[in-house]
Amino acid sequence: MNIGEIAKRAGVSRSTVSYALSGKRPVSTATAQRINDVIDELGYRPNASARALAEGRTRTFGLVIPPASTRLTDVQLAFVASVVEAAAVHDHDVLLSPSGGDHDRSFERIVTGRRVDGVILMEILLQDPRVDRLTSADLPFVTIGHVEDPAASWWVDVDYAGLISRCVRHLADLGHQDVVLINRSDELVAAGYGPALRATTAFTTTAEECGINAHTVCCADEPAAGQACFEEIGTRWPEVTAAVTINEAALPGVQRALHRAGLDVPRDFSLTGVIADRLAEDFHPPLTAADVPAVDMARMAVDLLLEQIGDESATPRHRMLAPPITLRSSTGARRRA
Amino acid sequence: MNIGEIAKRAGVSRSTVSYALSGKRPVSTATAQRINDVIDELGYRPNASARALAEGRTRTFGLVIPPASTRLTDVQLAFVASVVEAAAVHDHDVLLSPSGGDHDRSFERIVTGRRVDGVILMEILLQDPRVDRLTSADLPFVTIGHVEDPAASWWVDVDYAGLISRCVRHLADLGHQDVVLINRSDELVAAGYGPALRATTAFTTTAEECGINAHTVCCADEPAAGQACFEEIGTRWPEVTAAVTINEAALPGVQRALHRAGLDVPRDFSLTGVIADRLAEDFHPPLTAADVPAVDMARMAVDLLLEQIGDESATPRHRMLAPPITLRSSTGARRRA
DNA sequence: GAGAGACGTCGAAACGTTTCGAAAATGAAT
DNA sequence: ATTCATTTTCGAAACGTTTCGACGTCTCTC
Repeated sequence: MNIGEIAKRAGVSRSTVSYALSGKRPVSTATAQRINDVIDELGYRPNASARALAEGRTRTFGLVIPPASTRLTDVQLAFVASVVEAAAVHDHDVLLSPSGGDHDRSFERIVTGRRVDGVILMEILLQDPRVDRLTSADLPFVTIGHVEDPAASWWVDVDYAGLISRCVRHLADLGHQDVVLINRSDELVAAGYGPALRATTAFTTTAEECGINAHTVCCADEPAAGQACFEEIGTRWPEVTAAVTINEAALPGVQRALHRAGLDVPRDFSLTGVIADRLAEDFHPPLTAADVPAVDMARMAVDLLLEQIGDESATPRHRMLAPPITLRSSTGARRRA
Repeated sequence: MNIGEIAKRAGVSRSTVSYALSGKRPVSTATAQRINDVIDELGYRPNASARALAEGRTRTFGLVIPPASTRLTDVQLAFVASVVEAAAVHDHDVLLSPSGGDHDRSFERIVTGRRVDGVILMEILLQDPRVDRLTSADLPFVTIGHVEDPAASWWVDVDYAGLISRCVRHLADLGHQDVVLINRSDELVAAGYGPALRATTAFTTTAEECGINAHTVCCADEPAAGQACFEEIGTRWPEVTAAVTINEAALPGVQRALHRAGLDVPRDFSLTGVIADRLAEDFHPPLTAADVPAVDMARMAVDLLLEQIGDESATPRHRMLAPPITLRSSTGARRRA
């Protein structure tokens, strides 16, 4: 059941079969027909490993996801699914590698064994060892989020700063005077997670520009933390009437805390931020939020990766996405004293 | 940077390097040392494609997930992550293939190109074309959930019937007289999705045994549907005081509907079912539920797959898991009229 | 000191493709 | 009929491993 078998039965050489299959050189219609008949009859498909060896490419991407221990958020999940789909459009497969900051086995196996043609890195830090590893291994990669020197590498990112800024202005326009940012975890911020840092900066700067008071709080990626966090906000800064968040995972807890405090959204309290659209829509009430365009990001990441693989000497390109803020019903004019 | 280069620098033949690496034949400690030094110096790692070609195995599993269009539930997501992790323990990688019932390109590419050593199939139907495809392709596979003839194939499953049965008894013990099963979608039931069918049967049978009234309703895998569904229950069977569900995705909507109807859980209404533990714990109040052991299932699936790959003529084995029901605070004695 | 048994190493073949250069077949033009 | 250009096909090399049989080279034993 290999190409030689097909060649024998069709009475041609192996190379002719190969050309008939790939179309890289013309083959007479008569022979092509004969070859195709045999192939259909035997259900032949070229062996992927042999092809990869000969071609020097695997038609496979590596997708580095956060380690299994950390629960994936809705955005992340949607992104993974979208990457697989986008890759499939180009007849590529996706190899998953859960990896934290240091090089674990799975990551090394993918990078070093020439198992993939390129890598998509999720959740990168401003200084990320995996980026260095990929660079030194000379393996094409695209990051989701950018590293310190934006011009030096290929990436797709969401303009967190711009979005958070617009969220703050939106709240200021509604008359809110005291707002809080519910950020992601302490650890991520400490590790230099870009979106968390940019969100913080944009948040405080914009609040200052608007002349309103800004507080910031970090919160682990889980509902329980969201609840604790929001309760803490209530006691520390009771004057706060609106929150902006980039921490999806904490939302159920925030909602619970709001409910427990007897606060109605948006009457007593406004809530907005950067949230996966499905989550924002399923919230009660639906959240006014910047919908993270996971599908678009995945498609762009795949496109950039293919471009880079096609021409390794190409100068790095990147895409910064600024999704619109969708007005739903979680923000309203300030009412609370 | 291939094995020949290492051999040359270490002054040995390629085969010796190979043996030093694999340990399949003894190599003198002196040469082994020399070879390892060269390898460390050059950072050499064998090319995965070449190795796969020579060995006839790829050290990769295929994981067939529901298509990207369908939103993955928490259980499914946890399972995917756990499979990747379990595979990594055995130095294997995981190739993702989103696939519906028919053979799409991605699935075919994986099956037929000998890209993987074996496949794990999620969300299978009682009669699933993909199972037939894998069987005819003679590729080892393990299904999550079983097909019509349980003895004929390798699988890992959760004893939905037993669990649902225990949920019903639990509710009956608490005095509930009228209960409802919130099943998964119509389409899945119609397509012959095992868990949904077994849950239905077990639910009605057990209710009968306990002498209580049972109703069943199908619900799409999304919060909005859950809400609509629960509202319908309220109008059609107002006497119902407890629900059992296997539809995680609908839960947020159910919760919203409960809240809107002014029903307190567990005072006015009891809620239980088969739910991912993280979701059950994050619910408000935490749900009494059978926690789907995603991590264990993933590990078992990988173990079974490896066993099968190791001995292709082995007789099919399977594991039926019956996780304990964790009593949290969403079920209580019947109070409502 | 010759034969046997370990042990360590080597060379060659195999895995199943792709691809390159060249050869053969075809057809048209002289 | 011969040449030339074009189309079609072929054979061989290459990709980077693993693995098998065989070939030294020791050491031990009688």
